Amino acid sequence: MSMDCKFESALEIFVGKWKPVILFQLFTNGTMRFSQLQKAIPDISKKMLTQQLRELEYHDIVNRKMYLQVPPKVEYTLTEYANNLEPVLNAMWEWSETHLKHLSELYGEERAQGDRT
Amino acid sequence: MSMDCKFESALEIFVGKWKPVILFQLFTNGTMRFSQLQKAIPDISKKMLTQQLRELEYHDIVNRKMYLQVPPKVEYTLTEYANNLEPVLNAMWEWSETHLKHLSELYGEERAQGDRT
DNA sequence: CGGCATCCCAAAAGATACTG
DNA sequence: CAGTATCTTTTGGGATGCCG
Repeated sequence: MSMDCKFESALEIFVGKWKPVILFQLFTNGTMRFSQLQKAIPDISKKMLTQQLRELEYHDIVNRKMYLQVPPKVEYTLTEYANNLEPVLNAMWEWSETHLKHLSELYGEERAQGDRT
Repeated sequence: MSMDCKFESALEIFVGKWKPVILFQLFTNGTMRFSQLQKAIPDISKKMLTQQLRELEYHDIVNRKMYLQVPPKVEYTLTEYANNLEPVLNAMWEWSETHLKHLSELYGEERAQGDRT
């Protein structure tokens, strides 16, 4: 097993289109309900959100707490193990800020905000 | 455009199955030829490697230098702008180390090295 | 050597409808 | 509210062959 493979398989746990965004939300807001996450991430479908949360849960990154009541209520929190991911998420956040400025410089400030076309 | 969307679109530039691994290689080794990258990342196909490199090039993360000679020689390097990604890659690397230890603790040291089954 | 073009299959993900 | 189930579409990515 090569070094890259280990690196890659460790990344699989949280990279992808949605996981960083979900994790970022949970890091920022702490405990969140399913519907809260949906609102916070409008472009994700219910199916995807469920699926991604299940995978994160499987890998001991998020905790799922279900209240047996009507209507149902499910809360998601980060596990203690997820704290190890905080530096990555922070670095990603910094990068996204930097990248946005980069785009502004390339295409002009006003475009970067309105984002037409 | 929501905050998440900006975050997400910034991530799109380098997350995915292969980009972090490619970037990690370039950060570690500096300038690399196409065939060097192929050797370093055995599981990637020529097609994928080309494709991922083109996308990284498009986003000003890697630089492609082509020598007009026979046989051809193409060298890839990171751009200056790519330095902004270094903290992310480092954090990812740290995480992968941490995660590997985590697995060792769960399943035992010897298994984590030999990795049978 | 470092690609690109084409074909093809499998996996991912969207849409919609239904449920405890 | 927080999901499943099903179906369909889109995408990812492997295999092969050709080319400058």
